[in-house]
Amino acid sequence: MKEQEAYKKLVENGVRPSVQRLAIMEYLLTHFTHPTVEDVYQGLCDRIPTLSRTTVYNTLRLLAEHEAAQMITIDDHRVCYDGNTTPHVHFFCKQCGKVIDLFNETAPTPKRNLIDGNIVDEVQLYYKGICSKCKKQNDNKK
Amino acid sequence: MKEQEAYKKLVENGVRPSVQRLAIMEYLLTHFTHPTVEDVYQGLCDRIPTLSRTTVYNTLRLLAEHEAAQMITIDDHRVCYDGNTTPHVHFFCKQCGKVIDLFNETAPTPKRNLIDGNIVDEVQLYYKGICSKCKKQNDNKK
DNA sequence: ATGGGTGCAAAGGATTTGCAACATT
DNA sequence: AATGTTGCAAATCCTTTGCACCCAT
Repeated sequence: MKEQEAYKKLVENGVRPSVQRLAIMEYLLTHFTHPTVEDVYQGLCDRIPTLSRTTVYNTLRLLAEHEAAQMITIDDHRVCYDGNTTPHVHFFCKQCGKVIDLFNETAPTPKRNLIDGNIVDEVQLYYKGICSKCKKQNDNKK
Repeated sequence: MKEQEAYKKLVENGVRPSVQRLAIMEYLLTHFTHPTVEDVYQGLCDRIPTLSRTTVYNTLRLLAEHEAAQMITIDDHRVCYDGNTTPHVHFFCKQCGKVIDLFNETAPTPKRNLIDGNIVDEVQLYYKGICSKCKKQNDNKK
């Protein structure tokens, strides 16, 4: 059932299916726990004893690149800081790694500070893509 | 000028000013480059030769906790993954570290995929706070 | 003198890299 | 055979921790 779905999701997104990739994709489709690399590795290393962490790293990144999975960067390791505490949107360039402020975009305010019983006291809206500088550079190379 | 502002921002947010904290706050108020811990350290270690990375770590975290700075987790290190690629909002519990899906919240779609010349192809909306479970536990302890 | 702040050094973890082995077509 | 994929081991890098010192109140 979920195997079928995993297979479909890989192929549809242009990722060649392999035993490891299928297992990892299926793991994501059966665990809605927002697993880390380590979580996925631990969850699968019984079933695939030869599985390596490297493969899990590579595969998850590959899946994210092919939009077969979402990469969530909510964790507060490897962070950067912004002295501007007024709410604004941040843009991350996937090519050069720079973070750019978008002041003209409106960061949404949650309608209430209690959502499904969870207290919300902070909001971060991230847009990601290619920044104008990198875009120009890429265009020039063609 | 910016020294005054840094001082004010510290005091107003309940952070005792010290030489290091003032310098770090001022650095944030004069560099809109979304610096990492290392960036801040490198930017200041000439001016304050005894400055240690530990202090920069501690201070930036402190500033973020006191809302004198924003912590940006847009960087793609230490990530987790989500097999569900339909757009939805993620909630991060600052206490237990769990990530929870909020399907009833609408993640904003940027009005256009070109903003200030930057190509936007991905959106992440993060709410942060205390989840309902932790909230209950905290209430019971009182 | 006491509590808060700082800084060093070490430890701890996570991620990346290079390369060799393997599988698949 | 050629290309793509996997996995090991090492290296690297970032962050945290424990402790001692220092400063200011």
